[in-house]
Amino acid sequence: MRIAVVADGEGGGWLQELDEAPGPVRHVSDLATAVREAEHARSEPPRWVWSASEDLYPDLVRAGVRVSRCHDAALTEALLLGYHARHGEASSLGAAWARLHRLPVPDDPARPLGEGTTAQPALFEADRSTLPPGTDRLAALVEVHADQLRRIAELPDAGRMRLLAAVESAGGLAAAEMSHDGLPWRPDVHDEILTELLGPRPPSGQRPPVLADLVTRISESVGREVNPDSPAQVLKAMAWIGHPVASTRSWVLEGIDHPVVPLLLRYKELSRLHSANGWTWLESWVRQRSGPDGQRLGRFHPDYVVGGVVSGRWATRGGGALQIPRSLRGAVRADPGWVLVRADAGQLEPRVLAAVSGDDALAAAAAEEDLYARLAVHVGGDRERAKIGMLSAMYGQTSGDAAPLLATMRRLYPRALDYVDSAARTGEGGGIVRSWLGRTSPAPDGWAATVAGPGGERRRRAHGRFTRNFVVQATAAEWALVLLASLRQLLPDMPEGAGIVFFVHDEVVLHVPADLAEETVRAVAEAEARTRVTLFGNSPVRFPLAPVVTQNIG
DNA sequence: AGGGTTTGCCAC
DNA sequence: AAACGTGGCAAACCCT
Repeated sequence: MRIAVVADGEGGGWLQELDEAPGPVRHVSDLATAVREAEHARSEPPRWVWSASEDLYPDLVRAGVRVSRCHDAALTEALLLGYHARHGEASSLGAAWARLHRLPVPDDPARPLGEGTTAQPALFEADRSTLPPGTDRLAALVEVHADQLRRIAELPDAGRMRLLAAVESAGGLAAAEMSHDGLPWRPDVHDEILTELLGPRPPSGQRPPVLADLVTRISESVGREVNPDSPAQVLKAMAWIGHPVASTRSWVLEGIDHPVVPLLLRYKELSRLHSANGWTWLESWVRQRSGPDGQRLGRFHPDYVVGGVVSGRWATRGGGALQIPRSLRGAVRADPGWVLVRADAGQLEPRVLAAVSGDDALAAAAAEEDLYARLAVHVGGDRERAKIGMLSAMYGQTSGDAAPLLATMRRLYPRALDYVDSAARTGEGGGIVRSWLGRTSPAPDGWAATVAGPGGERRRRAHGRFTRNFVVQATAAEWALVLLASLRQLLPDMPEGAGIVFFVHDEVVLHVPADLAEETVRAVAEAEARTRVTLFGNSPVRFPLAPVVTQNIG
C-alpha cells in the first residue's frame, strides 16, 4: 500500500491511498497523528509517497513520528535524470511535473539551513516543491510518482533501479532521523582533549599557548618572524634557511633535515585541530545549553545531504561531520546506562570489486576476514604492497611502485582488473559508467574541447580515473545504503533518541540502552547478511562488520 | 568590506 | 612513498 501525502502548511495535509487506482483524497488537520496512525493501521506499514523527505520528514520526526519506508520523488527524479546523463537538471517535484507537462522547468530551491541548526515548531511548511501556484499539489505528486514508476519499469535493469530508489529514499529517512537524534558528544571531554594538546582556551582571536609558543620557536629557528599559517611566508622562510621547497605540504617538509621542520609539522597538526574542531566548533555544533526546542544537550547534529555526491555517498553541510579527526573521537560517549554499537565495514571497496566483477580469485580472498592478508599470499609479497596494488587498481595510480604491482594484479585477478580497466577506458573516451544498481556517472561537459585543448590528455586520464573509481565507490555507497535501510527495519523498538546516530561511508554508530545492546548487535549482523544477499545473491564475498559494543568510539 | 580562488589538511 | 578517487572546511590571498 502506498499513500501519497502533501502538507497544507498549517500542521495538516492531504492523503491519498494509491492502490491499482488512486483512492479518495482525505484532508487531515493533524498530519503527524494521521501518519502515525496509518503507519500502524495494517500489518505492513505503507510506503509514503512524498515530494522530498528533506522537506516533510524532519517535522514528522520532531513530532515523534517515524515511518518505515517512503518514495522520495526528488531523490528518485535525480537518479532517473542521472541515468540518462542529465545530472545538472532540477529534480524537485515542481521540476519533474513541469517536464512532464512540457512547461518551463523551475530551478531547485536553495536548501534551508539544516535540521541540526534550526528548531522550528512542527508546522509542515506548505510548499518547497516549486510547483506553480494554484497547482493541485497532491495530484501533481501522484502524477509524477506514476510517471517515475513507469520510467523505472522501462529501464533494462528495472529491478535494480527500483531497489536503488527504495534505498536512496530510505537513506533520506535515516538521515533525518540521525540529524535529529544527534551523536552523543561530551563537551567536557572535548575540552580536556583540546586543553591537553593546545593548553588552556585563550580569549577569542588569540592563539592557544602551545601554538603561540611554537610560533616563537619557529621564528627563532628561522631567524626572523614567520606566520606559519601563511604558506607564502613559510616558503620564503624555507628559502631563507637554504631549503627552498615547491610547497609547504607536510610530506614535502618531512623530507627536509632542519630543526624548524618538526616545529612546523607540529604547528600544522595542532593548528588544524584548533581551527577546524577547536572550542569555536564545539560551541557552534554541540548543544550545551537547553533551548526551547527540547533538543538533548551534548549532541552533535550533522546535516546529512543524501545524494549530495555523484557517487551516491552522503555529504554533510556544516560542522564537517565526515571529517571528525581521530584525535577527537574520544569525545563521543554513550549516555549513562547506554552503549555505543560501532560497526565498520573493513576493506569495503575491494570486496565490492570482487563481487561485481565475479573474479573468482579475488572473491576467494574477499571471503576472508582480512582480504589484504590473503592477497599478500597470492601476490607473494607483504600485506602492505598487496594493499597498494589493490588501491592502485581502484584509484588508477600509476606512479611509484604501482606499475609492477598492477601487472601482478592483472595476472592474478584478470576479471577484477578488466572491470575497472574497462570503466577507465570508457571514461577516457568521455563515456558514462554505472554502479551495480544503476547510479550513473555524470557525462563530462564540453568533452570535445577538453580533449582537444592543451592538457587534453591529462584530463582524459583524469576522467578515466574518475570512472574507474566510480564503479567501485558508487557500488560501495549502495552497499552502505542497503545496509542502513535493512538496519532501520531490523532494529528492535527503541526509546526516543535511540538508534543509528552516525554514518560515514562504511561505518555506522548506534546509541542504545545497554539492555538492548545484544539485540542491536544481532540486528547489525542480520542487516549485513540481508544486504549481501540483496545485492550480490550467493556470491562468496563477505563484508565483515564486526560490531563492537563500547562506551566510546575513540 | 566582501566575494572568489588557492592552499592545505581532515575524513573515507 | 607521495600526487591516486570522493568530499568539507578554514585561513590566507587576491581582486573589485
